[in-house]
Amino acid sequence: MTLRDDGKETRERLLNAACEVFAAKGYRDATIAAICKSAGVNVALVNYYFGDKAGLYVEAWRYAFEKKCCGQNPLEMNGLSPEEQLHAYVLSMLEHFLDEGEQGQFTRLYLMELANPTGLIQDIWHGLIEPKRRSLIAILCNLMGKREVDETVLFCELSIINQCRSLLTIRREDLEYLLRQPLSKELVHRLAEHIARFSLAGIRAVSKE
Amino acid sequence: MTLRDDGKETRERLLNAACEVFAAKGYRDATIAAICKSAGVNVALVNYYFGDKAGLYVEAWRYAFEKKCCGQNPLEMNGLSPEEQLHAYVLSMLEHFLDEGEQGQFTRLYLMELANPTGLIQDIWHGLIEPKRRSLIAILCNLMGKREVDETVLFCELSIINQCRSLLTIRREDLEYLLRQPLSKELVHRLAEHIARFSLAGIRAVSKE
Amino acid sequence: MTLRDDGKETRERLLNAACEVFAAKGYRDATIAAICKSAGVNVALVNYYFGDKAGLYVEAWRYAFEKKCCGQNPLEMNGLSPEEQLHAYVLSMLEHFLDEGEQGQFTRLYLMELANPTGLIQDIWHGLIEPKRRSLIAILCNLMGKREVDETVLFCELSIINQCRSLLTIRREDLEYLLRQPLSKELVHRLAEHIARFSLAGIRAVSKE
Amino acid sequence: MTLRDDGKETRERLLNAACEVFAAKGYRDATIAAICKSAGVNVALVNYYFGDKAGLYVEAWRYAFEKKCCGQNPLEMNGLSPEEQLHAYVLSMLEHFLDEGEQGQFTRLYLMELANPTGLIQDIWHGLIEPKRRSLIAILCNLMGKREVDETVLFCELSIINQCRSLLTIRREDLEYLLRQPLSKELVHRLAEHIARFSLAGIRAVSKE
DNA sequence: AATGAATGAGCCTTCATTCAT
DNA sequence: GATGAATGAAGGCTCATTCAT
Repeated sequence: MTLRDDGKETRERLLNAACEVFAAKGYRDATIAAICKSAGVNVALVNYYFGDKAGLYVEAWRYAFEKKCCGQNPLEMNGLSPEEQLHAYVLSMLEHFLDEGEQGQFTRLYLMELANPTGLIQDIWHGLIEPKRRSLIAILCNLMGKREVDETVLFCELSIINQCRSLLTIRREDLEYLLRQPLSKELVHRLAEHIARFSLAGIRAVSKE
Repeated sequence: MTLRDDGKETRERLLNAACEVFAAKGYRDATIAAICKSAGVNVALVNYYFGDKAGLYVEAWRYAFEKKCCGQNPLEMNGLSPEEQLHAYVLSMLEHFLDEGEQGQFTRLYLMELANPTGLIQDIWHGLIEPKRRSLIAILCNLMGKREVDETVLFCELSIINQCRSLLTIRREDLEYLLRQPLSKELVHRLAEHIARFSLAGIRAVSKE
Repeated sequence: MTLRDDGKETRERLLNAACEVFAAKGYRDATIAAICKSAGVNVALVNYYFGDKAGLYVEAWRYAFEKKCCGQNPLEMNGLSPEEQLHAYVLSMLEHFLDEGEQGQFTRLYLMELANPTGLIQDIWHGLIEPKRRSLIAILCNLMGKREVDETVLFCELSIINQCRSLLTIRREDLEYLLRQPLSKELVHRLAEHIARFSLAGIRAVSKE
Repeated sequence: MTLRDDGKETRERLLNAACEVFAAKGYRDATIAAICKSAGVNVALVNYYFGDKAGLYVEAWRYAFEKKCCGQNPLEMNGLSPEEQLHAYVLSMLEHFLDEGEQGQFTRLYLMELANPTGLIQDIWHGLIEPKRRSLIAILCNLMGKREVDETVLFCELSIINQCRSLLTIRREDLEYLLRQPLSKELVHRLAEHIARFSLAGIRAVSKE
């Protein structure tokens, strides 16, 4: 039972287990014991490698972020029309939804933090959110013909990310109940298309005036 | 020293305290001790009246639902145009946002469950959601000229309630950060108006086809 | 094994056990588990009755102070000459030394705090120390013919209490080694007399000038 | 990357760090991890070189004793009168008080053991105390005109070292509170002078009889 | 009906120690 | 000789739950 590798692997096993458990239960409900059991290591190793639970959480986040999120292609949008860009943006947000594997782990971690902010990952959070925000706002300004970001632009941004965010936050079964059909890749694509069209019209409506 | 009424009053004090504490902290973070202290009763009474914490939660929900939610006037919409109805609907959803009094207590309870579903109150939940849903769907069918509820209608429903729901779920400070201004009654009204106009255009766009 | 008395007794058992263990091991080395085992109660009762370890410590102090220290006759000095008062003062300080029973428990608690100040009992501490101090300083002023407390008086105070304090702090075996004889009631009395005479001469020497 | 000298140097680094940390925190509060970190070596080396924490403590003591204490000039007293010798003795004991440098390290180690005897260093302790004792007792016999060491001499010895010892053990802030002024080199000198005069008178008083 | 007392299980953290290389 | 990795055994605290009255 006693493994003595070079530690890199153990550390990573711990990080992986942490991502898994934190993503499944949230920060508070995840226990160090569960994480370590899942990783097959002694609880004291959390202190050894990360100091404490909070440290492990932060590192797990960074790990998940870098390994399971950043790698994603950063939304190739060159040459697309603003309308197409909006559509691509929405689609990319929703796509993680069905992902149950490695890829989706970060998403679940992210959503857990969204629902119950721990305040532990402010830095990573901003580093992650802001760029995405900026790109959406740019698209919006483009569509609305604005040079300055005013309240209307921010309202539209809210309308769009909220349509997406809620889909991510809602429990799968509840969503299926609301839509009266099982979740599928196709459904997600149709939803993305809907949101894009719906929002495009909305944007145009509120920007003329 | 010991109060001996028929227990109805004690039970109710407990329920009230439970609503309060659950609404403020959520299921997990609320402790039986805190609730009972707030109610001024003994911890053992939870077991006596409700079996356990989960039982208390369910009953508190039911209690809050019946006492602090149902009573609300069911949105007088007679004589309004469908467009006006949509606007009224959105506004009524957002208005709870700033409500800090008795009225808002149920809302906060509701939002807590939204953020961290316990899975304990499925029945009540549906009983609560369905009527509101139906009225929104009716408005949408009206606006879209549909007799049957198809996917498009449901998508629009989602778009609308999600725009509202996220506003309710998001942390106040995060919202203020996103909108670059402090939250105020006026801002909420402007937001409601925005969502109504934005959505109206969206609805029309996706329904023609 | 489950006792259900009215709680007063349990609480007191806990306090007694706490005095004992804290006195024997000091705050840090005393464990809640040991205290509770000695009291024959569950560890969670510490939280129930006193909040936490620190709370238990404070209460144990207060308890020991009131029950095992205050009761002592407050040094009847009426009618004694200043010289006799000094002697009585010293004797009363040293007398606790050999006391291994209830009486001495507080002394040991006191000395533990002296050696490793926890900072938890500032209030009790001052309430306890200050009166004793004042009475000694009064005697000194009397002996030295001073109306104001100046540095010389304070130095003399130090000289006296330090002669006593060290005797209390030193390990019994070390003291016996230094004095080349076993500790006995008689020895303590001779010591007290020595300190009184020694100090009296000292006081006079430094006050003339 | 790994230094491979004959181990002497590493061992010594460890000892030095141990002195430092033990002196600063006391036996119980000093952690092996802290010591090894300060020494820049691996925790396992404690076991390798010293068996365990207690072993390290003992060796650190011996090391500090030999290296940082014995070396001190053994109090040049030739040509001084007994009274001057007493004064010099007291002064030399108190002077370590403000010493914060290398020299003071052993003193602090010593005081820590004084406050919380571990019982681990009996031998060294005696070897350290005895010579100093003997010199003080010689001075006392001289002053008191005794050829034999009797109880009175030992009592006087106690009176003197206890006046000093307590000053060393007391917390700086407590001392400053008692004396109503901040600690300074001058104050320490005045204190030494006081103790010398005070004690001299005391000695004379108790030896005539 | 109601209470205060008491319990047990779980969680996070710390630390001296030991293993394998 | 030296290291990094790993362990086990506490310790303090919290909390839902239950007991006896």
